[in-house]
Amino acid sequence: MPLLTHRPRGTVDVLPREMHRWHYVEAAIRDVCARFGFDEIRTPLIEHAELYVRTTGETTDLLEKETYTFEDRGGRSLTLRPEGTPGVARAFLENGLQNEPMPAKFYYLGPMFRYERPQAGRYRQHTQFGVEIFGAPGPEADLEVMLIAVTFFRSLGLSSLTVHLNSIGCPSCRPAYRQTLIDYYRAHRAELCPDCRRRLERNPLRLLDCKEEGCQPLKQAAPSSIAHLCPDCATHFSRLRSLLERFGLDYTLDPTLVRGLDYYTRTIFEIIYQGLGAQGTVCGGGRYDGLIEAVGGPSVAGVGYGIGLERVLLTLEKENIALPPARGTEMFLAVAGSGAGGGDALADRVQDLLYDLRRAGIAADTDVLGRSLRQQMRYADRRGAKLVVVIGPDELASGQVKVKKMASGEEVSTTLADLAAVAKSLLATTGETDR
RNA sequence: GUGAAUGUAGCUCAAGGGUUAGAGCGCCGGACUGUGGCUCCGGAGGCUGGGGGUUCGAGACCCCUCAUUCACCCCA
Repeated sequence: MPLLTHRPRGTVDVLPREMHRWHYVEAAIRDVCARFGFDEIRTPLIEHAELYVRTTGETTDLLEKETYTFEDRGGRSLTLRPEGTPGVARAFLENGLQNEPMPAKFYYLGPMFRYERPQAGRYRQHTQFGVEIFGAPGPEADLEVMLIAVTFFRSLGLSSLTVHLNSIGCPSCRPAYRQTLIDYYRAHRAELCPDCRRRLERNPLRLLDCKEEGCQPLKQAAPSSIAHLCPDCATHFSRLRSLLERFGLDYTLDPTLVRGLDYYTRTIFEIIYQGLGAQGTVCGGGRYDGLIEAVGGPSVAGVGYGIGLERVLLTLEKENIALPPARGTEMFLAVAGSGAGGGDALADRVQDLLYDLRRAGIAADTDVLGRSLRQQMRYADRRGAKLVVVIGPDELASGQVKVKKMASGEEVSTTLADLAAVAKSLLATTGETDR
């Protein structure tokens, strides 16, 4: 449909009236990251397609069918970033950040692009908040990453989230486990769903999160990766678990939890909200100790997560969590008698006053359409103005004005000279929830 | 990529195959140019998602297409 007036599939317009929700969540992110010692990093929305092939993995669904990849005018194959981690890893190496004090702790915030069928909580352009720690191989880093996510959710008032945890081992123990899994499933090949039969050779770990009814009994009895960890991985995992318990961080051990990206090692986790329907994963992450090497760098450990902000906003809605309202108009200057005796002198004076208020730090506005006082009051009300002051020939002459508190209708007398100061003190005492 | 449901005004929805497609809310204006919320009155706003077909006649029925929503797959 060649409609000029339609946005591309799977994208959203964030309208002015809902923007304060985004700003609030973004402020919460910056605050929690500062407290945990993470610095923001901004990487391009486009990267060389090869970067994702080398990191995310060529045989993952994400790369096989979900990326926006195109050739630019110079013949380069570029990909619109489908996730944040590879770009951060690339920037880390390219800028020599491994020479700065370790560990390196970053966060990022911005749009990701995946060509998928949109549905509840799933978009072709969505916004992710992610963190990465490079150069910290111990389980304390895993803890820190999980803790910052949970702290972020709690700061928004979200508590009904469940943390799912698993460990999928490392290059020294995973191949053997993988083979054990293949052997197990091969013996039951006939009972598997067609999807699983296809995935068996290619990516056997994926069979563990099959949702097909018939595969459930097999899945329950399947050998778990946790039982096949090498000593190092097992120690890492048990230490992490005791740390989590020490912090009272509830989690569910989920041996069927696997991730769709190739670079994960050892710890993987998801944070899930039940009320979102099928797309309930609000945060997904884990450890990726081989990632930096995959990009061509030295061996540097990594751990992090991505949080889908659209899903977080959706969760806040479902949980009926009220966010502070937008700042809005704080003081509206209504012009009286402009048609009659006012003239340019009045208009000029109103403009002066308006700019004075704005310079004083007050969100002030006035009427520029020459409307009746009644219309101006109505407009101020609709715009949510907290205070209104009427300025006309009388006020100019006497220097006396009345500031009206819109929520209560109460009026406070003052002088034109003190207007900004009085407005400020009134705003300070006017509760946010008055309206 | 697969399956299902739904597309009518900015939003939520009416209109049993039959005049000029309506209502509520919202928007703009008037009653009301020195005070908002209430009330009354008026106005703007529609290629009924798009294309084809059936019919004397289609918003409605059929086909295609596009979009939205939900689910699968996968993920945040």
